Amino acid sequence: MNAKTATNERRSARDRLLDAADELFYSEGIQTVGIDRVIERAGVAKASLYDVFGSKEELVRCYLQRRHELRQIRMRERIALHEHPREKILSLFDAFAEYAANPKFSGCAFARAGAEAKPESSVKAAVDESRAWTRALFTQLALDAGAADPNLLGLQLVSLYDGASMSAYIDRNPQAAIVARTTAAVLVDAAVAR
Amino acid sequence: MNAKTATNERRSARDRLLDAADELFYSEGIQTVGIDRVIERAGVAKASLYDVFGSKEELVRCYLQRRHELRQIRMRERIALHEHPREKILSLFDAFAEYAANPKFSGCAFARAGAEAKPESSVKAAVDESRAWTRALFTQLALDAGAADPNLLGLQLVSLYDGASMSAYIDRNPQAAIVARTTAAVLVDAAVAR
DNA sequence: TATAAAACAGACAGGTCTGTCTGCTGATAA
DNA sequence: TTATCAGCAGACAGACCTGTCTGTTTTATA
Repeated sequence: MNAKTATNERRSARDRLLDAADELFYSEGIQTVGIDRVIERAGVAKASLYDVFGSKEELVRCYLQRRHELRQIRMRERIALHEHPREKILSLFDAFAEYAANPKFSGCAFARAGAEAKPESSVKAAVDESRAWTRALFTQLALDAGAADPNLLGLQLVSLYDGASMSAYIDRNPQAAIVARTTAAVLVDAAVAR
Repeated sequence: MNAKTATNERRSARDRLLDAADELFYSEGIQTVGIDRVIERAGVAKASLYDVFGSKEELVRCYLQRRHELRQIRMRERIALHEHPREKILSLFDAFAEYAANPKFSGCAFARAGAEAKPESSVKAAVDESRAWTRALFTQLALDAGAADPNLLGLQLVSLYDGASMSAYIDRNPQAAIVARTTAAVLVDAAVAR
């Protein structure tokens, strides 16, 4: 038997720190979770954290970057399942509804981080980058769908996404995501000249 | 001349504390602003703060409560200007667009506080109360407007409001509020059987 | 004017936070 | 075998936070 199986292999301090940061920062917020709790959950020495990341801010930035990359993959996979732009758009809301139904769902990591971050910080920059990517994706899909004003429809869809995310989290109302899907269909149909 | 004119009258410690809390908590967030900065801006002794409010949490709760009351007044005044439910609804989005154009606009105070607050705190309860009131208002207007499904339209309008608020703040995009107004019109018209 | 209430300044306690530092351990590779 | 290097434990510094306490001054009212 191999000494290191896939499941019990001891992963690098970096990976364990990112996993712990993801769980704690996402579920409880960045400001409220201290370094000590992250290293405790990761099972990593404090010195290792500062060797690898140099600061808490950089750890936060990397946590957001990894979330963003996973989100990009998730979204691209979803829209690849469909042929027509309208279906692609709605599939993103379906994916979101599934995601928001998870009991661990705690809203949009980027929206929450953006509300906590200082305007000039690298964390805020990471948030901006992710939001810009999402906005561009929706706008492109709106264009593909033949919307009369793709920029408008793109903004509308992003706002729907944001609003549903907030309601699902703060109001603990997972129905908000399903409502958003319904609303998206209305807006797409209204935006496409018929 | 009166020794105390309306402008230079020294207001109570309570009022000055609430003013300072409003400016600082709203613009910078609750967690990042310490008690010392609040009392410094208010020109009030720390002992006075704890005599009046007893804790930071209670100060935060009162700050949110006052915001909520002002918002209720603002919204009621707005919708009173119009006769038809459709116009009442859209006027709320007009008011929001004006509000979001203010350079000091920093998103929805309740959404931000809700993201920072712990689930069982009195602060979270204040947030929930305000959000429930807003949701009820939109749902009632949806009913008055003759929506086929007033609960659905109410949720849709609240989500629009939330989404626009988030985008206007995080993306520094005041246009989001105007987009929300346009979207609201589409949704109302789609929801009302014709 | 006398008295009570409100507000003042600011030191202090006790806790938490980020980040640094020292010295040790165990695995890998030359 | 020996050198290298990632990672370990945990004490420590220094800043900041909430909340308490003492004693003084101002203000309002009877």
